[in-house]
Amino acid sequence: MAEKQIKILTNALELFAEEGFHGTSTNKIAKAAGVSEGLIFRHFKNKEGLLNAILEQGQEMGTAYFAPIFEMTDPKEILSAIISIPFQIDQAEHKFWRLIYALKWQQQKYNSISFELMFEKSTAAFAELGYEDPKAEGTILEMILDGAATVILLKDEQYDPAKTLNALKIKYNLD
Amino acid sequence: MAEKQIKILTNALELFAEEGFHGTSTNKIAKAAGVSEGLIFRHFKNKEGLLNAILEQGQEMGTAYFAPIFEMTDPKEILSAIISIPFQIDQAEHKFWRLIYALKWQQQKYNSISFELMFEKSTAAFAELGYEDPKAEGTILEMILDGAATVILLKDEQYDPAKTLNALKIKYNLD
DNA sequence: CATAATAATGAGTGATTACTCACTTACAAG
DNA sequence: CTTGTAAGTGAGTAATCACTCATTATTATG
Repeated sequence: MAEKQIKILTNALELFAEEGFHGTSTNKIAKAAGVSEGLIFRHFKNKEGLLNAILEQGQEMGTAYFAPIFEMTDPKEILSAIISIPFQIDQAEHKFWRLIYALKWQQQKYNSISFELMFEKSTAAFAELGYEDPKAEGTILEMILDGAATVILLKDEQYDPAKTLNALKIKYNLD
Repeated sequence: MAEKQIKILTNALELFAEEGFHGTSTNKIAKAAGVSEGLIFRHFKNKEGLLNAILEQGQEMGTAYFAPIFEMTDPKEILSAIISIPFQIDQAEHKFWRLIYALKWQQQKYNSISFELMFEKSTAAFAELGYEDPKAEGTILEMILDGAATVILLKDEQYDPAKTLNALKIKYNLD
């Protein structure tokens, strides 16, 4: 991939994540990337193509998170791994996840990245551990993870991630 | 308030919630409301003024949710009431809350509606009930509520609200 | 009915939008 | 050196954007 192509992707990700897809003009992206506006359309066909390229690039990252969990068999290990996911988001991935979470409020089309298989896995783990209503537990876990990601992505400074994760693990007897 | 003014507010809320602030043109709002485009600017000065009017109108609704909780003194009653909040969102309020939650990903400016006092209240309640790390518990509760609202607002059909709320109350010994 | 104030219109504004295209540059292979 | 291919430019385009304004319709009050 050409150097300037990467610059476009990087700057577009940052701007889309911070100011939204519709709130970011291709002109602004080109200027931020130090590139002619025409180049965006040469490489990505149109603005939506640029967004899709960003999403595809990030998809690999997403599966890297999930893949090891599907190999696991011990229910406690599974739940512990799932709960830890949002607390592992680091600086490099921050912008991408923020884009993902912002997008799902706007276009159902981008509600794609599938956490669903993971929640089926968690429901099975809850069942194996003898929880009374494993499906409801799965839903609650989904809520917690979604909420945790939101707090982490939007107000990083105002809480103590280690303590929070620890309290969560205690709540599920995973410590 | 004039009839057409209400039509503008209603339709703008719906469009902003579904397609985002920047994704919705004033022309589209005017057509949806069956009104001339100029009228929007006569009543609300500019597009941002229209958004603010929608937010102000909804703010009262928000305080209606929270006000009774601040009167409560029994910690279990407090936590039970806080946990129930997102499960009480009905059809009429759905669009408004969806707008609120979508907005906070786009403009930090609109991260305003203050849940903070409520989480201080919950932290105090956890402390009174003898929880080991009340602050971490407060953060977790914040995450759960945020995640619950997200699930309720975005994928209403795919879960059983009564069962989920019940499982949550059991988790906190509030049933 | 007269008058004033407000509600509402719709054509028009410059700026910005996503996108095109003719053109130039860089570079690798024969 | 030539030639083909991909990378990159930047001026240009029609459409759309938020917003204005002169004008007309409606309503309330004395």
